[in-house]
Amino acid sequence: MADGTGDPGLTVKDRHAAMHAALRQRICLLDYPPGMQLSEIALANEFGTSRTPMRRVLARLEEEGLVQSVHGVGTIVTDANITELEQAYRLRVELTALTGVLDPVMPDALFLERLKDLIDRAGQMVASGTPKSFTQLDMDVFQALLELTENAPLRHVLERLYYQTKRLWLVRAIKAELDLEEEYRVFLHELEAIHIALKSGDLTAVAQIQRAHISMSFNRLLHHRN
Amino acid sequence: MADGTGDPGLTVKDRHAAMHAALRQRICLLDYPPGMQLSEIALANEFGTSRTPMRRVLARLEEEGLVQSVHGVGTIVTDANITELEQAYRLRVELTALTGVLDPVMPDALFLERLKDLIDRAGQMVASGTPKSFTQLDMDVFQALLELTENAPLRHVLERLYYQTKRLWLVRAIKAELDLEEEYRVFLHELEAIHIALKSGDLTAVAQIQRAHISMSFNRLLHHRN
DNA sequence: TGGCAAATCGTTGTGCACATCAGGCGATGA
DNA sequence: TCATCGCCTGATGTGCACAACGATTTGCCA
Repeated sequence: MADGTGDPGLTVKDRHAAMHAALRQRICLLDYPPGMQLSEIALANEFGTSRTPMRRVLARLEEEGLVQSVHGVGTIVTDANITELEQAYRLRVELTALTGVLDPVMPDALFLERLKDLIDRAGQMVASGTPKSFTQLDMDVFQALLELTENAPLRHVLERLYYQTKRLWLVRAIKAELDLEEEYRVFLHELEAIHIALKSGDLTAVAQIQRAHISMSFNRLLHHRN
Repeated sequence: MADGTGDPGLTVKDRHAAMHAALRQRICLLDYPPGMQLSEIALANEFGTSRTPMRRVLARLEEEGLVQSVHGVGTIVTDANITELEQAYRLRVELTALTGVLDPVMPDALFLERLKDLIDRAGQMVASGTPKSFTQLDMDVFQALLELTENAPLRHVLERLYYQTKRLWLVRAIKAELDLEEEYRVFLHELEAIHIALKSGDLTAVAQIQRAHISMSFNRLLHHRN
């Protein structure tokens, strides 16, 4: 109860999706750090339901590789180590490029407005940003740019890969193993480049810019492992 | 009971995976045709378990787009119409090409033996093959060729897309809307080409051959819609 | 005889009690 | 003192009874 998921005519699948999104958010923002044990009963109580629906949500998170349930032990948030996620990261790089090829959709003026707001937020981030607030902004940008393709399966897979790999950056950033100021500046520059490409209507260029930055971000993660 | 999933030290997840694979097989071989209503209780009884584990399996099948559960109505096998699956098919085409780029793995001699057996089966198929037996062979070939990449996320996504889109061909073939003999010959020719490319050690070529044939197969499906 | 409303039936969704399992803790004996 | 066995605790997995829901049927009334 008191979880914000009250029922204004919402169907059951919407409530499941809300719980899933909430838990995914907490895991990827490290509110639930790797290795933390989740309690089905506690989560069920928090969301005002019982174990049965909560177990369904946790099973989905397990399919997505964010938690792992072991009989008799518990449900543990998975570790985010770069060696196991390297394959997912490289696949994500290639799939991002495909957004400019498979069913790209030209955005409307409203979209450009939203992107402009996100760029403003990124500008403020350079001045005063925490790793967590930056990740939150990155998630919002990702969700927005995902609308540039209408290919539903592609969007589904990209979303899955994004949330699988995103924790890598945040873990490193919190441990101060990254040059945060440079990360912020590079991200701002990426958004500006995407904005320019969008105004020129070149969706392939938008996809390639994203691809390049995801690849470079991964390389920075690799090289900083001391 | 009497389902073949007896427990020789198998863990619980293995039994879930076995039930999932069995139902997926039945759906994709049209033993459970589109529109058919599945009974949770009947399936649970058949597999010697209760509704709770069966519902977990069905929920996963729903995530994969093979069934759809509606509260108060039932669990129905989804329709396999080409317009909704076109996006998935085109994504599958592109991802197949990636198997030659992301973590390709050179097969051993045993693999070539297995492939040779599959080619023999394909040869017999040309003489006396039913659409269903051909689909079964195609599944075996797919699973074998999937071993040519070690990228686990890529394999996972490809498997999902394969089983999402495979029913399209079988539906058309059963309705005799395809030139079956040509389909068999083309498939045999594809396997021979893959075999040649494998012997030369060119995994990129193997991926491109697959990509080309998947694309051509999709075009044949498109053009035959009268 | 036609139409509408209420009851009925079958299905999926939920809650709860119990089974099963893994790990830790302590008693016990060599 | 240490090793070992067994209990105990808390977790996930399972089975069952009931609630919620939608489609169909039935029966009543105009």
